[in-house]
Amino acid sequence: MSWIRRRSGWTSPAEVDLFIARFESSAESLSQALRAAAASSAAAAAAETDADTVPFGQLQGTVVGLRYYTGVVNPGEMVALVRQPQNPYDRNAVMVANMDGSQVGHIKKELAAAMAFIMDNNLAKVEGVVPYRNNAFTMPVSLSFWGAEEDKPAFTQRMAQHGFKMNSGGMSTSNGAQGGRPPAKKPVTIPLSAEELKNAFDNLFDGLMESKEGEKEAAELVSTPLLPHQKQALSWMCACENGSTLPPFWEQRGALYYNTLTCFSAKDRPQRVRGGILADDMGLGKTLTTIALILTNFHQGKPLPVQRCTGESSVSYLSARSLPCEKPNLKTKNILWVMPIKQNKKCLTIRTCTSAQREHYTHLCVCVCQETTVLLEDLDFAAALSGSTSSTKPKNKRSAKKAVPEDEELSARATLIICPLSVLSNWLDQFEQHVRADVQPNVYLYYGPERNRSTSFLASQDVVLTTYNVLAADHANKSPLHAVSWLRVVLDEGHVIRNPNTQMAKAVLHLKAQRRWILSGTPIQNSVKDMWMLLAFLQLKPFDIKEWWNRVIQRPVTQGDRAGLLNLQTLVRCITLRRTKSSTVNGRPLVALPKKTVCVEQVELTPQERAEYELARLEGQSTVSRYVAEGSVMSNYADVLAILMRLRQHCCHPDLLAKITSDLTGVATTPAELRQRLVEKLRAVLASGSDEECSVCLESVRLPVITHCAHVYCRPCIAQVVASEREMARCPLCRSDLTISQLVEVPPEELEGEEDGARCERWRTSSKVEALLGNLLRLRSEDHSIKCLVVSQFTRFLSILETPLREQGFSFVRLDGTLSQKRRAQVIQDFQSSAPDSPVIMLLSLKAGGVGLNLTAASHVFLMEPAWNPAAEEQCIDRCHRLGQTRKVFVTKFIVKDSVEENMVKIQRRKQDLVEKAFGSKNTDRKTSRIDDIRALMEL
DNA sequence: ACCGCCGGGTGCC
DNA sequence: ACCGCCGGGTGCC
Repeated sequence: MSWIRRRSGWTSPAEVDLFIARFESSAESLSQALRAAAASSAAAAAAETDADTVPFGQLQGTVVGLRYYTGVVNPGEMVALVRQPQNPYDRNAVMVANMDGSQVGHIKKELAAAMAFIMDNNLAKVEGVVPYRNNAFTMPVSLSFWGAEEDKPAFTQRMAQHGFKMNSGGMSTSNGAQGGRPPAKKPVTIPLSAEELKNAFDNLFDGLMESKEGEKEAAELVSTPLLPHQKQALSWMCACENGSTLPPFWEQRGALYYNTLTCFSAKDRPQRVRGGILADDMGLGKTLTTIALILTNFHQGKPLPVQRCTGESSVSYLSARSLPCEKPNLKTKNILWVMPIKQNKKCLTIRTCTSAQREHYTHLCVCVCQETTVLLEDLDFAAALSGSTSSTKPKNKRSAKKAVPEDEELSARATLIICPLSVLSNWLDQFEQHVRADVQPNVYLYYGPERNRSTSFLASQDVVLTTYNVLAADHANKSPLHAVSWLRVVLDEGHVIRNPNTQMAKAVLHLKAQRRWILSGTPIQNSVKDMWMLLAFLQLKPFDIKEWWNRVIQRPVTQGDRAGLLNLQTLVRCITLRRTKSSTVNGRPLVALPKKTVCVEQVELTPQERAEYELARLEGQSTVSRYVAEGSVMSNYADVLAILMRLRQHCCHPDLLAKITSDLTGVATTPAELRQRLVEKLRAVLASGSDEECSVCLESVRLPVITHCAHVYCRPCIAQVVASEREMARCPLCRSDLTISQLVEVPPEELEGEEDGARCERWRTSSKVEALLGNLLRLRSEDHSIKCLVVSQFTRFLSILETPLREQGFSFVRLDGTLSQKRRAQVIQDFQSSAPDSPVIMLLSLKAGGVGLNLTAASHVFLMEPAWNPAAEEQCIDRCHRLGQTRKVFVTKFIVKDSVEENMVKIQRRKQDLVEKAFGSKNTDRKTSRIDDIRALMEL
């Protein structure tokens, strides 16, 4: 995996491509190769977090061979440096390329010889800026070197061997635009403090509403009236799709387009992405707005032509505004494709139809032509419709010329929506719910083994809906989804693909589309880094290439450069619309959500429970304090988690504790014992809900395995990491040594056996169970119609709760991660139903169902125990406290008094304040604070 | 490239 | 002439 630094033997396919490209002199593949090389080398070099990257110094070099290449460079422009180990004249060759990947020249050979070693061994990352141009044959280039502190001596020595000495002073972290001539004026700026940076970053997505456009009505196909903020979003989205404004930081200068950050200039107009990020808070109706967009903005503000499914002979136009005549009295066949018809856009309509549809168009056109005079002027339109190439009128030159380059663009009809599995059914429901009953856009669910893989079929749909996993799986193996030119691709919950190294991310980037949207309630989760994937998907030039992103935004921002942050803010502002529940439109709140009341209910343990708890606590305390004293907390993290887990389980119910309680503190004497202990740790970690996401693929872990440092991954994912590293594989999360043989998984039969074991036991209650029952019974006596969510991270706790609920005659459903998609949809539908015999309680696993899950039928939420991640709790609450909720929402958090749970709550709060989002802090700080957390938890 | 370098032509002044 | 000097050819890696 490329984020783990390679020290030797580094080869990438891109190098081979570069070689081929060079000698076939294919500009297209060169530029592709450069992209690949830039992306992969940047990824490799960025393996160390940017906080660890320090400037090594600067050097003035020479670019030679300019006259052999076409790449043009402006004064101050940034250039890319790419190794060319296959160059037949010099294995040390270093190519210089400008922003669109055109080769500019080579680094002069003496310097290249020094740089080749540095670059091949990843001792440093090199960046170039051309300060000025002197002649047609060579030009100067100012090279800056960056790398890990510990590599600096080796780097300096190596350069010195070749007779190069660094200028250490005054490395500009931002672009070279202002640093024109060699003695660049060094602007005196105070770097942002970590605190300022964190604040600025947290607020990055705030206030992006401002005065974005007006409002736009949805097409008539949309049956649900849009709220004002949704009309604004629709208006903004249509403007984004139809407009052709330049991307941020580009300006027109004469005949050229100039990028003010990189100083690159291009002859061709850089396309601003036709799309953006809709980052509205959860519950503001991103799905509805997107459906409205699909139906409303097929092309240039015309609605999507949609098949009517009525058998009536009367034809009502789906949008009268888009038609030249209001309501022609037509008698046609019962199925009719209605296309927006407008003189100057007629080509568009023709190109969008299949041959079967063309029949209908022809039919329509003939009817229209017979009955109205308006369209009679459109003879070439009519001719085109009927498939005739000749025309009674000479072809309009402009439209004829236009039709050719737009040909491919016009062939696109379908919108591809990619979402997490958990919201798939929501999309289908919403299409059903928000589209007029008498029309039926073709929405195809591309999912399951029977999915139709025909490209032409998919391309002819109005909407194709699929999941990230299906897309990634297909991508590996001639994907039909990648063969279609989509009109529009929508990534729902787009933040799930923040790691560009994943298969999902790669699959998403390879989709072909004219318009691209990201929907996300939380567009950035942790760091600026996450932004890149979004920009790459949106193809926001030039930041879709990682090198430019890293140089111009990411590194400057992480190193506290104010200009960098400002640029990032501008960038985000240009492509994002975000409103929160507390935003206002014209002074009024967007949506009036009912009040939410959160209260903590303290639970007292019975004397017997308390005695058992104290026993476990003292035992755990002695173990952990030993680790603290030894300084071995982190390497024994799994043990620590397991100890905490046992305490947390004590707080909920004694039967949650694993029955096999081999001494965690003892020393394993046999491999079998060691294995057994790791199995327990894995089970504990999985059950804790603390880290069920695999950090490699970012999906919920499948085939979970645990490393001895207690990090959980999918087995195939971590196997890939190990395989790609051959020697010295390291845990991607904590960089501990890692081998395949140390990975441990839960034997499947044990999972089964455990369930059975739990069920066989005679049921007993616990203080927490009683606390919950008390609340549920009280509520039922007050109001029969109240529905409740009962949330726990421990699915076994949910199982335990089933017994008393059944005894008390509550009708309930259960939603956890084990449900199939079909079953899950059924459960949600049952629970949401207002039928008198519908379930009143849902037992909900905290990690079941991602965001977007709609459980507004419930108005009371019981959180059975605190979670490590308060955001997970919030998300859970938001499943019922969201648009569509009519009752006041009450949230009850059960916390056992004088227990690890109380300590967890304290740490939760502190985490939220400090650790979670503080980036730019050193690893050691984070580690220290984690150890501090553990001490606090164990009351040490 | 208004350079540097190479190598062939040339050779008192 | 095993040099110096001249001037044309030439020029990325």
